[in-house]
Amino acid sequence: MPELPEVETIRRGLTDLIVGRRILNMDCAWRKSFQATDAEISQLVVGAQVISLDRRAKMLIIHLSGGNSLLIHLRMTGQLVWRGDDDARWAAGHPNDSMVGDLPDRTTRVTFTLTGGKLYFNDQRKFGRIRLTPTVAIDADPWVQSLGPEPLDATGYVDFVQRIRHHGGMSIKAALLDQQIVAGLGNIYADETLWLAQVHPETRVRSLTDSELQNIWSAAGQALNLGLKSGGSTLKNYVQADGTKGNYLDKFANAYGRVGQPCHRCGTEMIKLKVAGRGTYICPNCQRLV
DNA sequence: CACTTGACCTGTCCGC
DNA sequence: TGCGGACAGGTCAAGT
Repeated sequence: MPELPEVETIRRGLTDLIVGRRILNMDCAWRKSFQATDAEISQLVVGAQVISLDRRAKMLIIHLSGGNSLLIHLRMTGQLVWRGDDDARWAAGHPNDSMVGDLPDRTTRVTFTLTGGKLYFNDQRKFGRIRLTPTVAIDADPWVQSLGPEPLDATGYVDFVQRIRHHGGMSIKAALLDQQIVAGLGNIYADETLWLAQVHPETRVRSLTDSELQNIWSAAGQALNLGLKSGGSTLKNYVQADGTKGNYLDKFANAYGRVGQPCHRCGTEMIKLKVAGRGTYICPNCQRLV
């Protein structure tokens, strides 16, 4: 679920909520979710203060005092939700459809107790991971070091072309999902990008001209910006840092999930394919295989 | 080497 | 209603 815009939305929300707070305790209900030893947790995490929050591609980075940082990857179903001690919205007897349910719940894998409240790492499918790494070594971390450029970085295009040209045999959809070629797109935004650029997802990279790649690159930026503007997407699992649900697909999806519905550009009925092993939505009129 | 598939997990939805 | 199978936003290891 969480692609770049969702992670960025969470980062912004969490920044206001937890910067300056101190970690008083950390509890791991599913040990695999947190890749660090008990000693590292008790010595480097507990007692540290939250300095700032950062993001790289789909990764959220929490910088701690003491020179360490938490790298958090939400994968498919991860959530980070802050519940302040004085936040009445979760009070019993006040269910609210626009928010997640009571916390913690059965999907809570890690609980951080901070001054003034708790930060819950929920993850239904247990794919998400949290790592601890020295702040100075983040760029060398295996999660970070081989990432490609981000579409929202205007200077990244040249790097993108260089990288993607090494994979002429790949379908453009597979290439957009490859984080080493371009970082931050997932299945939803890859489909939105190709719809905007009017490119068929099975098009081989080698058959795309430089100007078509340029077009795809800027379409990726547009798609991500649309997502950012609306606070991220929502299927089943996405919630913002304060527990509010996102709304991207309701309002802004042009491709993802729209099988059988009319194309927003030409009115043709949208179809669903399987490309690179993933459910893929296209307009068969606007996006033709050449 | 380049690229695709299966595994990791749990939940939901669909057809029988 | 119950049951099996397919599928779900990401990534890595293993396989072709």
